[in-house]
Amino acid sequence: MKSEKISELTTNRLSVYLRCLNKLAAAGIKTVSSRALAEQFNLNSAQIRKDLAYFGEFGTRGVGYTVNDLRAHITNILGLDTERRVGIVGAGHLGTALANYNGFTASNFAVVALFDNDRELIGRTVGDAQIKIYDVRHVARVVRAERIDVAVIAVPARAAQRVLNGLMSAGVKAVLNFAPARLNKRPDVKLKTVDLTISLETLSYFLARPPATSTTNPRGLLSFEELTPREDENEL
Amino acid sequence: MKSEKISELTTNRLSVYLRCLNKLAAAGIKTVSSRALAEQFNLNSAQIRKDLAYFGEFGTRGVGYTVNDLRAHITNILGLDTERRVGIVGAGHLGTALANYNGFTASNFAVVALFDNDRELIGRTVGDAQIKIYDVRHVARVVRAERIDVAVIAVPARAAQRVLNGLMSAGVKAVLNFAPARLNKRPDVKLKTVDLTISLETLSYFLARPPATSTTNPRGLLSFEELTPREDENEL
DNA sequence: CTCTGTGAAGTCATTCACAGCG
DNA sequence: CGCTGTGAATGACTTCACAGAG
Repeated sequence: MKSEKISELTTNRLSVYLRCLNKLAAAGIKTVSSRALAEQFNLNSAQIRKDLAYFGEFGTRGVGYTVNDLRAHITNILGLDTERRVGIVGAGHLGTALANYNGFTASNFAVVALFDNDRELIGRTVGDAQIKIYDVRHVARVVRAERIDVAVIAVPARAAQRVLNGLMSAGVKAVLNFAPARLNKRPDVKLKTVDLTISLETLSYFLARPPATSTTNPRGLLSFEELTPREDENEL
Repeated sequence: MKSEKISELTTNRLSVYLRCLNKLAAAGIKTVSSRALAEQFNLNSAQIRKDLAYFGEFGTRGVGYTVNDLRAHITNILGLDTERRVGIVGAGHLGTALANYNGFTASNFAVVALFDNDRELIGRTVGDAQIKIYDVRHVARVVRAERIDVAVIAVPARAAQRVLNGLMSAGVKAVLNFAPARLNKRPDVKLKTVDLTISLETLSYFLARPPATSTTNPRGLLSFEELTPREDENEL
């Protein structure tokens, strides 16, 4: 184990590894080698070993890794053994959809508040969990009262910087931004932006300039591959 | 201009450049150098020039780029001058939120259909645009009838591979996947996955292991930076 | 002189390949 | 033996730095 700084690519992969290990555990598998893991989930075994080695020596030479131990280690590395409390700013279509999203729970996140500036929405609740919508002007107070760790920005691009500033002032250190905007942040704050515009436009690029079509199947008929996706090893 | 293959990082940035140019155009600016563009939007000027050079020589030495010309070129490169027709599979919270999302229109995308397997939902319509929800079993037919180019997967992870297979059989070549799953695809299909689980868990990692705290502001008080975000150059 | 377009240098990430532990 | 953990090799992406166009 070394004490270099860890690339976000590595932490992203740790999240993937954890998902894979959860599937293995659910299937009753007790032990796995980096090679087996790599083959089953289309990963690179050297990379798995390298990623893990940043944090410790979790394997047994000649054997591999104990599934449950490794799960526990990665869960701990990613901080998923502590519950995170989430506030969502923007109670529009996207914000409320996220408030109802179950994926949060699996990773030990709990959505505890929404915020909006629309008088009509403030005071209402969202979803079965009855999550309350607060006035966005009261972020600081609610962040404190509800002990919010993580914020989600689901407002129009033009309001995103203002909202981020408010969240940073309130002491929020981790923010997931869905607004298609490049935001300025303090260096002690972690900001991840999910930019749908960029994703869509990149897809469009691909449609406009399809890569050199393989000569083996010029008509675009269904390939073998499509008909036989490798089992449900894909259902992570 | 060379004919190498273009990295997705480059196409992502082209989308960003286009957004920046749109702002400049809206502000009435006619001409811009790579340096001016870089400084204004926190980019690297050499990278801008390199990215553009893959596709042609759009600038004038000693002057820079004509904003409107460059906009037109990038719009063309990204294929945004052709309308793309989008089908969304999964008419749950996320699917309907996306159907109502305005960001599509700006990039010349039109959502023309939703799909679900829930009897209760099939036949209903969503949003002001009255987009119809079809039976997911009829994807192939509807893709043909509605000339759908791009699909969005907004179903639970366990159903995502099945849905992708159906879409590929139906001839869809570009797919945006929101299910937290690693999917197998044919090489002639472009798949972009937006994995919220990975994003959240990476944020959690950051909270669990905050990077070496700068000694200048140990108490985490507000920094100058936070109080003075650089104008609305951020509102892309 | 300014700014583009681009080889060359530099940085960062992935993959190889093997010493050495169990 | 088989497999981990890891230096060394390769590859990918970014930034530098400058020749040459305007």
